[in-house]
Amino acid sequence: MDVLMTNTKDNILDAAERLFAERGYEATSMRAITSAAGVNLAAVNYHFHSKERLLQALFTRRLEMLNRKRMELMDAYEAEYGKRPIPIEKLVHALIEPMIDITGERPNSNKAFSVLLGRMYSSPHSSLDGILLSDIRNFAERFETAIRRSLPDIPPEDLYWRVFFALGATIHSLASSHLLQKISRGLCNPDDRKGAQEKLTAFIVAGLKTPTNPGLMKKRLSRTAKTDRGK
Amino acid sequence: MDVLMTNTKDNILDAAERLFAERGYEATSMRAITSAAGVNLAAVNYHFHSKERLLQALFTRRLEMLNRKRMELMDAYEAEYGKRPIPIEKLVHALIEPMIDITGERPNSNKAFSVLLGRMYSSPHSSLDGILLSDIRNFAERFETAIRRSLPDIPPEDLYWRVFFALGATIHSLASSHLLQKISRGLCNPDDRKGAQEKLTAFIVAGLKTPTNPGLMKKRLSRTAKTDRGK
DNA sequence: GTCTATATGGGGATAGAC
DNA sequence: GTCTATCCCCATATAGAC
Repeated sequence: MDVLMTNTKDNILDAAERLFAERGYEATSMRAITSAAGVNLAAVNYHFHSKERLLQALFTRRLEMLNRKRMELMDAYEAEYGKRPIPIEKLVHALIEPMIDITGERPNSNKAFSVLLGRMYSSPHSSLDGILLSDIRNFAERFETAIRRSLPDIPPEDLYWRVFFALGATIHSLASSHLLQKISRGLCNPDDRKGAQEKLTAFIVAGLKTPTNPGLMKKRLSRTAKTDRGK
Repeated sequence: MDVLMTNTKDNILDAAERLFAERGYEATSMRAITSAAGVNLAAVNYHFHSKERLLQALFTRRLEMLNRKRMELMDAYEAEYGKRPIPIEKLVHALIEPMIDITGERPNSNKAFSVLLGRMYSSPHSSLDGILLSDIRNFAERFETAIRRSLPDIPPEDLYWRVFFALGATIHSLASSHLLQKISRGLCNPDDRKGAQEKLTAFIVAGLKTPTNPGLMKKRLSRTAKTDRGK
């Protein structure tokens, strides 16, 4: 905790972030991390006590950045729109843009964490559930209030599901876009972050806005459901 | 390969499927698998040669079922609509329903594989990429042709991206719905498969259908983009 | 704070009896 | 086909010198 503290800790965090994203948590050894970070094997246990707490420290670091960026965007939008509903496009931007653009001190470390985030969301028994939930709680409540005001005709339960689907599409596009490139035979370029984000935003906005069908929707649901939303 | 063959192999596959889904591949030991399956430790290497090939065998088994179900649905829809475009709802159904409803010989084994599938899609360096891609290739080409005919105004690249987002939302809802239950404080019930599938379908259909904005879409894209879709 | 050396345990895989 | 016993390696974590 010195003011001129050596950056051993950060070196370890950066290396671990990259390797966990590439190989997964279990498949990455402490030796691989310390070797990549250029530090001694024992340094990890000295600074972080254990491998698991290294992972937690790593996530806490990024999730605080993520949360802060989201909050800043919400601040700006609420200042801009006051008591009027914030457009869905803006809300979606506050939700997903910070996930896509997590920039770190080191170049390209953001991509590593994006992939890692996708990995970790798919790991039910991880010790990170608590961290994922608690670090996001503040934003989640604020976002919930805002989106309910912007989409008053969508029932709250459906809103939760839809935001959940939106996050799934986002995480998947962060974590597995290499598959898209293969399956599209190169037509889609995952490295075009901005283009992908625009397409993703359009997809999500449409999904969030679509009117709900109150009753059974088994038969021919779309052709006739052209009732325009209020607002 | 006897006709009255012992079900040791299937016991191992079922146990491995469940444990891989719960704990992840790396974190699951051969000893845990054989113990859960009630077979001897050496049986895995005898029947599957290695842990990795056990995983591959497990995926091949399920993906063949998945592919077959998708193909059957496409058969039915193509027979029903002939040369006319198949409605998007139907195409989405053929895409996601088999992923949600992978039923196995044993009860609840389907849920395990759903989670595992979500896990594995997020693992870039997995030895499963080839299996995931090749087993799906036939369906993918057929689906691609069909959706282009049903959504002729969406550029092929955008279609790829949107189907990719749709799969992301689906996989995420399979793999991480436990988080949704927590964050919604019980309002959303992930065990209601049919309800979730309806909401997911509505979300995806809207996202697939939404018109593309050819130029820059930076400023105020939604309020004015009320141009009714063709079709 | 950083290093070397090592304790301690569990992992995948296999040999060889039955 | 199934079992026991074991090989051999690599993992995390720590003790203790510097």
